Order: sequence, then C-alpha cells, then structure tokens
Amino acid sequence: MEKTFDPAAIEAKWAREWESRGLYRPARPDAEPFTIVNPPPNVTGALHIGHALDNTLQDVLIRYERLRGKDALWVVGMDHAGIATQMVVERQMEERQDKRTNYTREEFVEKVWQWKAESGGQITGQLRRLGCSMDWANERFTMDEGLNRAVAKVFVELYHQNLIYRDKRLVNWDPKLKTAISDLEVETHEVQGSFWHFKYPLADGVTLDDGRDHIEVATTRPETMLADMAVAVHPDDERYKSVIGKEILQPITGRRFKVIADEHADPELGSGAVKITPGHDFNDFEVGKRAGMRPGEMLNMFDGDANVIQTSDGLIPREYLGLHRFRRDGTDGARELVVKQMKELGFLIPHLDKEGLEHDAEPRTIQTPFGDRGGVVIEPWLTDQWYVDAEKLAQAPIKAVRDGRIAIVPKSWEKTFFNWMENIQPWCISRQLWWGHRIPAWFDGEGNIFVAESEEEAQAEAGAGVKLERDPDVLDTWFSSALWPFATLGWPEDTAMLRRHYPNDVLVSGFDILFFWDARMAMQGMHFMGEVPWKTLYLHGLVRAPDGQKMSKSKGNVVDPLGLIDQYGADALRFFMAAMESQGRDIKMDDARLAGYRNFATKLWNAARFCEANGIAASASLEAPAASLPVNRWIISEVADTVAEMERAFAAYRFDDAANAVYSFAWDHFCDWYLELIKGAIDDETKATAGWVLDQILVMLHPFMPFITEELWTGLGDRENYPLITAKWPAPGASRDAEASADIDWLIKLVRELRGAKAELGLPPGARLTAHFPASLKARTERLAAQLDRAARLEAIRFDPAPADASAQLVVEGETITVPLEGVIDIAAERERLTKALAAAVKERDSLAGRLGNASFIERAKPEAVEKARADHAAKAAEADRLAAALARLG
RNA sequence: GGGCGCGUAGCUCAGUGGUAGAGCACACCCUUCACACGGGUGGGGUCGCAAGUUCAAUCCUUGCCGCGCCCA
Repeated sequence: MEKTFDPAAIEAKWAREWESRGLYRPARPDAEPFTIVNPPPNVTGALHIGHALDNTLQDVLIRYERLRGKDALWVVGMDHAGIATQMVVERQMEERQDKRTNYTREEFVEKVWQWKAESGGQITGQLRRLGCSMDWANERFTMDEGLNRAVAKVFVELYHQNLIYRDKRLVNWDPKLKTAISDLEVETHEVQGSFWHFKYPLADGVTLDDGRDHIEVATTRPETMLADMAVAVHPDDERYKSVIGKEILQPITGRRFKVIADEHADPELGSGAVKITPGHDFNDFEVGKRAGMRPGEMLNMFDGDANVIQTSDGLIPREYLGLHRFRRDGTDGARELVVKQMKELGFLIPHLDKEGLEHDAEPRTIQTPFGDRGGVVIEPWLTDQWYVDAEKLAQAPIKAVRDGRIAIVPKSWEKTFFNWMENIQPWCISRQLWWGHRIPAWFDGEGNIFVAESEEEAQAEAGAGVKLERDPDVLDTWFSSALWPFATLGWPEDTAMLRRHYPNDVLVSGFDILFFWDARMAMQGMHFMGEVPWKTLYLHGLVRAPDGQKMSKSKGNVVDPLGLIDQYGADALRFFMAAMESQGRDIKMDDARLAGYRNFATKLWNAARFCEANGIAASASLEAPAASLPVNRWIISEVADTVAEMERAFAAYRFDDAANAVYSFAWDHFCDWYLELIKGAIDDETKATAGWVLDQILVMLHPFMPFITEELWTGLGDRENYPLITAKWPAPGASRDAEASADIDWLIKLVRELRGAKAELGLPPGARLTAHFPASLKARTERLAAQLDRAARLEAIRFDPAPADASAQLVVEGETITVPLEGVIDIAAERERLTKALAAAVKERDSLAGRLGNASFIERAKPEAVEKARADHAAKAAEADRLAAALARLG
C-alpha cells in the first residue's frame, strides 16, 4: 500500500465495479423497502455544488439503509427542462445564423432530441463520480414513454374533475422567451426607475369641487396609458366624489373613459387617483373586473414581443405602432414617446427636487418583476392559458403536514409551507414552447374543447368528421416532475414496484424548490395515489461561497465540485458536505476543512496500513470478538457507543452528528489511543479485536466515504464476494464494559498527565521514567502493564514510597503518583506547574462550594443536580488537597 | 409591511437551564519502528447588547442592534 492515499486511483474503478455488478440495487425481495426519488436534474445541467450537497445527503441515507439490510431504491432520472433546453438549442442555432422558426415544430423537436442524445445529461456521469448509488439501470426521463402517459392521464383526469381549466386572464408573460410563466418563475428585483405625474383632463367641462379641470394620476409605466380604461378613486374620497361616473378624455388616444370608485385607490398615496389599465396590470385587472369589464373587452396594446399594436378601438396613434414598450438597445420606445407627447401637450406635471429643480419624473425604487430564465421584465398580458386549481389540490397536503403524515425536517419550514399553500394561486401550466409535453386538448372551429389522452379519443368525442386542431402549447416542466414519486414507479399501471415503494420514505431537496417541486409532488401524489408521496421531507440549505455570498455565474464565484473532487477526492467532498449539514443551515465553502477531511482519509489509510503490517486482518464475525484485555474490551465498548450515536443521529437526520461520531471514533479513539496502546503487544486476541474494530469503522464510514472504505475493505480481506457496499451495519452485541472503560479512562488521564508534566518541565517526550504508585493501584497497573510500558513510557512501576524531593507529582483521579526526577527536574518549573493545576482545581471546588452553600439551590434545584454538584465538589476538593500536598512536599 | 433564520475561540461551525466544544489557524516540542495530509503539549471566548423569568441563563421571554433569506 502506498503511504499516501490517492483517491483518483480508486474512485472510477469502484464506481464502475459497483454499478456493473448491480450492487446499487441488489435483489432483496424480502427486505423492508427504503425509497428515495432523486430530484431530477435538468438535461441541460452540469453538476454544481448544490447537487453535490443534495446528492451526497441522499447517498448517505441510501447507503446507510442498504447496509442495514433494507431494499434500498434510489430512483434517478432527468428533467426535460422545457424552457432551458429549448433555449440551449435555439442559442446553438443562432450561432449558425439559424433559428427555430426555420423549421417545422416536428423538425425542431427532433433536433432537441438529437441534442439530448449527443450532449445532454452530462450530469449523470458527474453524479457517478460523486459515488451516487442510484438505480442507474432504470434511469427515467420526464419525457419518456411512461412519464408521457402519466402526464396525459393526469391532465385529462384533472380536467374532467374541473381541477384543470382554461381561462382568459392576465399572465406573467416573458417577452423574450415569448411564453407565459408561473408566479414562481417570476423574480422581483428592485430597480431604479421613474415616477411620472400627469394631468388627466375631465371631459365635457366637468370640474372637481376645487375647480380643477383634471385629475392628477401618477405611474411608473406611462406607456400603458395607451390602453387605459378608467381612472379609479376611493369611494369615500371627498375630493373626487362629485366626478365619479364622469368621463376622462385621454389626451394622446382621445379615448373617453369613466372615473370609477374602487377601494384599490388609496387616498393617502399621491393624488389618491390611479389610472386603470386592466389589460396590463394585475391590480388594474381586478379593478376592471369589479367595474364590470369582462376580460375579453379589456384593451390589449402589446404583441408577444411587448411591441405596441393597435387596440381594438383603433385609438392608438399610428406613430406608436411597432414601438417596443420602453427604451431598448438605445432606441426610445412607447414609454419615452408618451412622456414626450404628454409634456408637449402640457399634461406632464414636473417633479421638483430638493434644490427646486424641475424634472420630468420623480426618481423611485421600483419592485420590478423579471423572468427567472429570460431575465427581462415580465409583461402582464391577457391571454388564454391553462390553469390548475391549486387551491383545491393543496388541501390534502396541508392536512398531511398538519397531522404529521408528512414530517418536514427541519420543522421550522412548516410555517413557510403552510403560508404558501394556504395562499396559493391558480397555477398557470401552459407554455408557448415546442419542447415538452404537448397539451392533450383539441379545439373544433366553434370554441369547443376536447381533452383526451389521444387524438383518436378526442376525435371520437367530437364526432367523426369534425375538424380538430390540437392546442399548440406544452406543459410546465414541473407539471411532469410533480408526478416523479409515483410515475417513475410505474403509475398509471398498478405495478409491484409502485405498491412496494410508494409512499417514498424521504425526499431530500433544497428549500429553494419547496414550492416549485416538493409542494406540487405532494399535491399530485395525494390526489392520484391518495397517500403522501414521502413520510419525511428533508430540506437543506444553499452552499455559499467562502465569503458567504450566494454563488452565481455572474459573480464568477462558483465552485466546481468536480475540481474539488480532483483536488481532494470525492470522499473528502462528500464528508465535508455531510459534516457541515446541520439541519438546513446554509453551508459556506471552506477549503481548509475539505483538506482536513482529505487528511482524515489519509489517516485512515495509514491506520489500515499499520494493521496490515501487523497481521491484523478482516474479521469474520458481525459480533465483537471475545476479549479479555482491558484495551480490547474498552475499544469494543467504544464501537458500541459510536454505533448507537450514529443511529441516533441518522434517526434525527443529523448528518453532522453522524459524520462527527465516526470521525472522532476513528481518529481519536482508534488511531490516537487504541493503536498506540496495542503497539508492541499485539497478540491474537488483539489482532482479532483490531481487525473487527477496523471493519466496523469501514462500515460506519462507508455511507460518507464509500470509495476509500470499499478499497480498504476488499484490500484487507479476501471478500470479493462480500463487498462493503452490501455488507452489514455493525451489530456489536456488546454493551459498555464499565471496568475496562474505567481502566482505560484512567490510563489516558495518566498518560496525559505524564506528557503534560514532561512538556512543562522541559523533559524530552521520549524520556523513560520510573513511577511510584499507591498500593491501591496495584491490580490496575498489572492489568495495564503493557500499555504503561509502551504508551506511558514507564521504565519501572513501583509501589514503595517515593523519595520526597526532586519528584514530579501527578494527581490522577484523586491519587498521587510520584515520578522521581533527580538531577533533571527543575523545581521551580514543577512548582509552577502544580500551582497552576492547584489554582484550577481550587477555582472549580470553590465555585461548586458556593453553589452548595446556597440554601435555595439545595431546596429548589433538581436532586440530581445537587447530587452531581456534591460529587464534583468532593472530587475537586480531593484533587486540590493532593495538589496542595504535592506542592508542600516540594518545599 | 408579514414570515423565517442567523450573530458562540482569529476563521468555519456544533452545543447545553447547572464549571463552554470541534476542525482549521496560532505557539512550543517531536525526523518515536502506520501516517509531517503526522504525533504531543498549550494559548485563546464578558457565547451581539439590555432587561426579565429562575436557586442558576450562552441556552427560556421581551426589547434593541447588526446580517441574511422568503413572501406581499
């Protein structure tokens, strides 16, 4: 074995071996199932650091449960990512001066499939590098045959249950991608913009009570005045009461419309009057509806690119037609022209700044909606789209979380979940794209809709001879991924897989997709399966840059997980992710820590080398070997404790605790103490014990560091047919051995005292000394003779009284051990050492005495607390006495 | 405006109603027969601030300050 562990040399080998031997999903028909579905990564995606975290956590759970003997299934697949994928392919076409619309829909979609076959799905190879033990043999795709069927069936059923419907209303329109998107795909950012104030003249000579012949309105989007249909004032606003029902004459379009009363107008804000553009603003749309306008009558002034088109009343002046909504690429748009004309016409009310200077507009920070993919400002646009009645579907998941059938971990997310689910809006699911699941709805020429799983069925419904045209739109990608927990298991067929693995056990996802994906899975799962999709929903945080900033391509601070794997090894990266994962908190990247876990892998590697060189080999039994020596009995106890601690941590989804438990056991207990204590005295019992303990470390560490542990497991024993990945989780069959633990705990304290004394007295660490023990320790020192020789470096153990002077005195568990140091001891240094130790003991003793002297403590504190304080006080007092005596003896 | 979370050693983070922990970093020692990606010893924290509850508060409550995220 090499001195330094080289991850690259073994990772690819094991990933290949495990997968090709079918070890990621061994046949375990009689075992209890354990199921996780993986959040399907985008077919366009590459592995980023968030995937590394998300998938590490899932793999840790899957490997743990597989070791525990369960039939562990980790469903893997990819997401067709409608918008993202279409964008990728279109961008490539652009580079060749080509474009989507040069092709038929079928030709284009064929090209996307080609792209997918050639360069899509790189991420699957990258997940394998991370060691993800997914069920690769049954990889799925949101547009494979099974999912297609499931999507069609879900759509048709929800439609017939009136849970999917078609509606004309305002949608979030992305004018760059030219598709509708859902509320969730809109990101609001603050933008520095302008707030313009205008006069809207009252028609027919009407005036306000104060004599003015106009109403003042203000807007951040003046271009929409081309489609204004009302001015709203608050019904109780005395300033405007007299003009409610009177008309405005819009200066640019010459359109006449009414002053209406609506509570949306806030008398406290600005003039208290607002212009109403129901076709281009969500609030105005509602005001318009309340005023009796039907969506079909609302004026629309934009095409899909957000360029101005003529409204149905033909009143937009010719010079506006074709202009973009606002300035773009250095060219003024409708907004700029509206402001210019209103100003020329004398209807612009200038803004006065602090210095009294006039400006066209007041500067203002505006909450502006952007499309999360296209990155341009969203335009509220009046179109026909398909909607899911999310409010109805949300009820069952709300109840399931409420009554605990779904446990959200960490629990603090429940509130967020409820808040969103209880205020959920209709979900717009149609997208004006070519790549995706085409909506299974057909139209005849007369406004009738036929929704069916196939064209034949739709035709049958419509009647022979009726000419049908299929809805050109596709479904939101999340509509299909919402079916993941059951559609990947065979639904709508009633398969054995489905019965066995639904509900899934746990879903692990970042909180950023709680609404996008998790909540929607819960809705669809409960609706179609009648049961929760998973029993536990574990939400983790984001991986942040070392400075705590969010990683983003535009900031250039993204960390490539594959680079980290190259540098530190996949095991170290995985261990880092798990050890840093404490219940959903964000994780800051920290290379030093990663390096630390690489060092840990090397440490383990070298411990195994040591074992190998000393004839310590693989164990044959799951149970701990019989042992008589204290060191062996002690380390077996420690294994049992560690197993228990890990199981507790796993049950609570404390990845950090589980990782730290095996880390500290392997390094602190096994390497630093056990191996040191057995050196030079490795008999058969010790060989058996050490081999067994090392095996237990490999098993316990395997979920976190699968590669190195598997390599060592097969390297240490002849067990090609019993690979670690499918080995058995520890069952030591031993409990804490109190006597052995007391012995070794004492020994460790003694050794630490000796080392400390040597360091402080300036003695070489390797110096061999004689120690005088009290006779009461005779039996213990005999049991530990080998270790006292080796680890404590004691040359001789004596029970006669030590010479009174020139000695170091160590107080261990209340007993004084004297180490004569004639000729070498620096009395002053020893005095200083003892004085320091005494001061510490006295401080603690007195603090405890103070507490015990407090009558109300004795009366009111829990009896255990009082008891413990008494015991601690006695121990500290004894220690202080011993140290004081030792100091006195020095003179 | 509403909600959630955070503020603990120089850094990254655990943690507990009863004397504060880890990793890294730091100082000193060690070329000890697995490992310098190592071993040993040690220094370092008024647990953001203030008040309250309690025999006892870093931990519970309230307020404040600072930071972050989500929603409107």
